[in-house]
Amino acid sequence: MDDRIPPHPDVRTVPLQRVLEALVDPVRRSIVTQLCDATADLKCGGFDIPVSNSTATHHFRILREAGLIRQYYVGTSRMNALRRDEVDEVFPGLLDAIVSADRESSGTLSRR
Amino acid sequence: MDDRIPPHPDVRTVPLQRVLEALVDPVRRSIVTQLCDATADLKCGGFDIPVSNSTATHHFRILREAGLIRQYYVGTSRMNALRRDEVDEVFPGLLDAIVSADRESSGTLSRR
DNA sequence: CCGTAAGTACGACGGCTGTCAAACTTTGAC
DNA sequence: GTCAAAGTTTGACAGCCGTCGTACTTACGG
Repeated sequence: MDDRIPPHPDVRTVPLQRVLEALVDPVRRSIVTQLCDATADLKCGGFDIPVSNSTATHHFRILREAGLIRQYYVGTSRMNALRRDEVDEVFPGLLDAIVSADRESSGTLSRR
Repeated sequence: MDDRIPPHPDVRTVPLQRVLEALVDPVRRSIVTQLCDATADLKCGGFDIPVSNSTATHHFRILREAGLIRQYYVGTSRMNALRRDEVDEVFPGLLDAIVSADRESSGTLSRR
């Protein structure tokens, strides 16, 4: 009964500030990059990130509220999809520039 | 005698992380945008930013250490130049994407 | 030589943010 | 019906970061 699919913002209403705050964290940037490189949507547990489960949940929420990812349930798994087209339309070139630069520089995720 | 011109990093050695941390702050992003729109280099006092003098100094330092600006003295004024070409070479499309998005969204600098 | 203009350096302080562990919820499988 | 799998929620806590005022430095101008 309970559609516990959290609300997704319209990307056009998301301030640049929020998008950058989302992408400045190495873990979140890694999530976006992995989504970008994946051929299909990924469940939360399917990412290679060096943080606890609850911290991961936090990061996914930030990304969702920044309009960068779309989340939906499949059984007990929460799937994550990159909202590439929508983001590209509102912030042209941004995702590409950051993800491209991220691929080169982050062999391993530098833990602060 | 004292060349109190602080050291500038080679942009190729600057991690993406540092660049994004520099650009995530609204004040610093505004500085970069103003430099981008200006026809000549600007002295520190020549920017329209809503912070105190000492805070401004701090922001300029962050930008310099991120390889985004070059600073040099002219008399008692410290001039600031955007290192556009160098940054573009290492992080293609990044400056353009962020500055473009910033121009649209930040009529006034939203103070947190 | 003295004053003023332009910034810098130095603490100090408050708030935000990333992190975790522990308890809870919900779904699917047997 | 019961159990395990997958995440979420809720505090709590530490560290960083932006901010400011004050004191200091340096250089130009009269």
